[in-house]
Amino acid sequence: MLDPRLFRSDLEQVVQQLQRRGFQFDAVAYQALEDRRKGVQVKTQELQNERNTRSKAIGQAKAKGEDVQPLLDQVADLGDQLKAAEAELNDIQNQLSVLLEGIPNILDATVPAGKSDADNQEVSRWGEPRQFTFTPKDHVDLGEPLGMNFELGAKIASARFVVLAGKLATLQRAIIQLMLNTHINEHGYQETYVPFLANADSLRGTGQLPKFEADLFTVKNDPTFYLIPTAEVPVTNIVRDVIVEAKQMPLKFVCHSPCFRSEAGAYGSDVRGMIRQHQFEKVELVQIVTPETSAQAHEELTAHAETILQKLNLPYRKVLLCAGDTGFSSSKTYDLEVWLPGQQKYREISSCSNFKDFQARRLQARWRNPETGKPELVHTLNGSGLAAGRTLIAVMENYQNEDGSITVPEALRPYLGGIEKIQ
RNA sequence: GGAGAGAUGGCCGAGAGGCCGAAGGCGCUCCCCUGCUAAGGGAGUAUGUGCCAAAAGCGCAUCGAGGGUUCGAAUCCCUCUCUCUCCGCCA
Repeated sequence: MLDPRLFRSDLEQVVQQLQRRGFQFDAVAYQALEDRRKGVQVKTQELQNERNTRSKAIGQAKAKGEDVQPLLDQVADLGDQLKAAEAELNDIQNQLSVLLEGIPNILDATVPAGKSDADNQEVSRWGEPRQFTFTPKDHVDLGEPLGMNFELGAKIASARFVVLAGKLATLQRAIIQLMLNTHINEHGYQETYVPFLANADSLRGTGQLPKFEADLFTVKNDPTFYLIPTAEVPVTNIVRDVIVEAKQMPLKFVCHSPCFRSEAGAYGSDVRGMIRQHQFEKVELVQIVTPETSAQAHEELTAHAETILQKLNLPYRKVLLCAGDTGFSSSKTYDLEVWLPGQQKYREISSCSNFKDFQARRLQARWRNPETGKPELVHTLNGSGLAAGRTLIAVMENYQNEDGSITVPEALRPYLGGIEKIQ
């Protein structure tokens, strides 16, 4: 959520900034609603003040043993007026918050213009795509003989689910272990274990609700639960309604979790294989930082994710998302795209975002600034470090041999009992 | 799942319709005194939000959440959530 005060003080600027995303903000309708809000709120508060004052007078008169009937007569119709004003104000504020919750974050000044992923800006490349002496297979063809079974996934649940058996399942677990250990031991993150179902308040806090409910799986329950689409949701909500002491900052959490996405609107895309599943494993990095350090933290967090790709010796590129491709809650996002020989393409394997105070305002996540002594909104960041399912694919495709076996990357061997090859 | 108890500021805890945004204690911050490892005295110490460019100021809201009764609710009523104790079930 954006700062409502920003809308009041600099509406024109906000409209322009949102336009960079292609988001048309109806400033006229907003202004009309805001004008009503101001009028009704002031009136309501005046009525409340009057009620409080008069009630106090009644109490004092009664204590002195005076006749309070005349005073009671004076406030006879105050209650109804107040009730009506409060109801109207409540209605207006609901409308306003619906409006505000549907508005995306303001983009960072460094985000390039553009409409789609075609306009994203490549920042750097690391590693050289391997030259194969044979035609490389994709992970589906490689995986099926090794225990990757999509029919079973469909039987047990539906399309877009998979069953991994044997060494492939172990390989994915090894990948997760490497990621966790690296981020904990080398990058200073604290490991967390969290609920994989979250309530509506939590989803609202990180920005998935109310706008993106269709992307979530819901659990029939009262109240409704949602399967987490990413560990970002439960982990970032650790600081919801919290005032963090300055000496505890920055908070750095790493969390392995399954992620569940309905992939509504993704029909027909990436239907083959494990690229786009309803359930996948991910290791997520979350940082809660002070505002002036968030840009720096964003670079660092992205580098932490890159470390994993480097340890696995997987070629990748780092891309700065353009205005039109940057997610709703983010002000700036780097994607890491890994080289997939089976597709002859770089594909997203990590997305690292600086949300600045956008999530923090929804979450009321704050820190106490020692300079002012006041609670101020924190900045939140997160990034995949990395998506484990896609990392599995990348390892399989990049490390495949002509006979269909897969060489285990050096960095993973300690987690696989030292074996060098999966076949 | 059943029965009972509870939820008040950073923490403990009083509060039982008006004098309560809330006693007292602890903690913390600042000042004073004292001087030797500890003590004494004083002041301050919630959050959100409206009017305002901002500050100041003046309001409004908040005692788990939501609703109700009342001129007036931390206090009375209803619903829900969470915590604790006991029983049952269970990885």
